[in-house]
Amino acid sequence: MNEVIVGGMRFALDLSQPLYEQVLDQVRSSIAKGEIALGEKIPSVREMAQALKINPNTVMRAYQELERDGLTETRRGQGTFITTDAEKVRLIRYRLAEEAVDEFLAKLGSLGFTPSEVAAILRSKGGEA
Amino acid sequence: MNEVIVGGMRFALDLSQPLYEQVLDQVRSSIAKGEIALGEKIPSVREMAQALKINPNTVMRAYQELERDGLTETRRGQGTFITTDAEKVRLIRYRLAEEAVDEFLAKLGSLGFTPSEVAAILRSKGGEA
Amino acid sequence: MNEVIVGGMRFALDLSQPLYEQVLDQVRSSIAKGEIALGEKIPSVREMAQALKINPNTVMRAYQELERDGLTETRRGQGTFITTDAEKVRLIRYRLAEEAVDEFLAKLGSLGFTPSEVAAILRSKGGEA
Amino acid sequence: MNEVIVGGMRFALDLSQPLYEQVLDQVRSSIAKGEIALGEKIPSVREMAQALKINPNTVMRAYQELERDGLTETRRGQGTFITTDAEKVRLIRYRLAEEAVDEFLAKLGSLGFTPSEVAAILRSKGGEA
DNA sequence: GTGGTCTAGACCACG
DNA sequence: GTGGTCTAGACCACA
Repeated sequence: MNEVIVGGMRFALDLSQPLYEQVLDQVRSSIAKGEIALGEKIPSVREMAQALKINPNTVMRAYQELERDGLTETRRGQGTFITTDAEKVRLIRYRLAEEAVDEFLAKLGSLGFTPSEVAAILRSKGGEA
Repeated sequence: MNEVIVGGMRFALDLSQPLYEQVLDQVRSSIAKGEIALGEKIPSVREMAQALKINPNTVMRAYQELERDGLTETRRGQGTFITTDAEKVRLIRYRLAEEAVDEFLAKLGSLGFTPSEVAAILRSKGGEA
Repeated sequence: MNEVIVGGMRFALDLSQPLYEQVLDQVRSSIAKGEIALGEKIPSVREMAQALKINPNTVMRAYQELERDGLTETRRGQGTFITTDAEKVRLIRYRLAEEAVDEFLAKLGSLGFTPSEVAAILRSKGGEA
Repeated sequence: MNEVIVGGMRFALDLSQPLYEQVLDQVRSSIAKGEIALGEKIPSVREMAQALKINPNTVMRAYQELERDGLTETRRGQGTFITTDAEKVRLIRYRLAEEAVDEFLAKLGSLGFTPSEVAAILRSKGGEA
C-alpha cells in the first residue's frame, strides 16, 4: 500500500485518475466522514505537496475546488480551514451521494439490468443493500 | 435532445467525455442489452461517422476497441459484425456491471455511508434494491 | 473446425490474415507436401470461390501469385495446372523454409534469446529440434 | 541503414509494416532485452516523433499499446515510464517468444518439414538449436 | 512541458 | 465498397 497520512487524513494515490481529483475526493471524504473536525486547519499546499510527493500546483487545484464548494475557507496569513457550517457539509455529502447513485443506476440501466438484478449483484458484493 | 438512431442503436453524444468512448459505450450497451442481434453487421465506419457527424477516425477508434474486447469481428472488405459468441457478451456485460458496482460502493463508502444507508438511498431513488 | 476440402486440398480460413494469402499458402503447402501431384489440374477460380464461400477476386489473386512464383501455369481454355517441374517445387519449398527460419531467428534474437534458449523452447514445444 | 538511436533504443523503420507497430515492437524488444531499465522514462511522444521523423499520433498509438500491455505507465504531465514490475516483463517476453515459435512450427509444418529437418535447417543457420 | 482527443483529408489493402 | 494507416495541425487537461 502506498498510503500517506497527512493532517489526520489518509491518502492513497494512483494513476487511474487525475491526481488533483484524488486529493480533492480524499479531503472531501475525510470531512464528510467526520474524520477531521469542523473549523480545523488543514495542511498548507506546500506541506501537502511534499508529503504526497506531488506538484504543489496539483494540491492547489484541489484546494481551490474545495473552497469553491464552500467546504473550506482560507484565512489570509493563517492557512486553509474546514468550514464550521455543519449544514453545508451535510448537504454536500448528500449531493455527492445522490450523484453517485444516479450515475450508478444509469450505467446499470444502460446495460439492461433490472432493479432486482442490481439488488442481487449488490448483495453478492457484501453490501446488504 | 440530440439523439440519433443508427443501425438500430440510439446515440446521444455530449462533450463530457471523449466521443470515441461514448460511441464505444453505446454500442456495447446495445449489444449487452440484446438490442442488436449476435452476428449482425453494424454500420460501416463511414456511415456511422456521417450519421453522428463526427470524424471517421473517431468511430474507428471505438470500433477497434470493441474488437479488442472480442465483442465484434471485422471481415475485411465487408464490415464489422457483432460476435456470435453469446458467452462472451454475457461475460462482458457482467464485468461492466461489476465494475460499476465496485466503483459505486467505493464512492459511497468514502463518503461514510453504511450499507443500509446506501440501500435506503437506492430504495428512495425508485430502485427497489 | 471450419474445414473444406477442394480438389484434394484442405482449407481452413480465418480472419487473422488476408484471405487471399491463406488460400495461397494452403495451395502452396499442398504442392510442397506433395499432397497434390505435379501436372495436376486445380479447381477453377469459380469453383474454388464457391467451395470456400469467398469472393472470386480473392481466389484470383491467390492464383495469380502462384503463377508468378512459377508453381502453376494456366492453359488457355483448360484451366490452371500445377507445374511439372519438380526442381522448381523443391526450390520454392526451400526458399519459403529459409525465410521462415530467418524471420524466426530474427524475432527471437530481438527478444534477447540465446540460441540455446531458443532450442529449449522448441524442445518444450514438442518439436525435438 | 536508416538507423536512429533514441533514448538508448535503436530504431530502424521501413515500409513493410505499419510504423506504429514497428515502434511498438522495437520499444518492447528493448524492454524485453533489458536494454532499458525498469522504471525508466522513455522519450516523450513529441521527442520520439521528431527523432524518427514520423507523426506524433503514430508514436502515441505505439505508446498506448505498450500501456495496454502493461509494459509502461504514463504519469500525466510527466511522461511515459517503463513498468517496475519485472514479472510482467518476463511474462510478455515469454509470450512473444512462444507466439513466434508456434507460428514458426506451423509454417514449417505446413511445408511438410519434419521436426528433425527443422532442426537441421536451424543448425545450418548458425543456431546450434 | 506532458499525454490525449479530434478533425480533415490522403492513401493503401482487401474483397 | 470495406477497414486501416498516416499526416498535419488544432485544442484540451494535467503537473
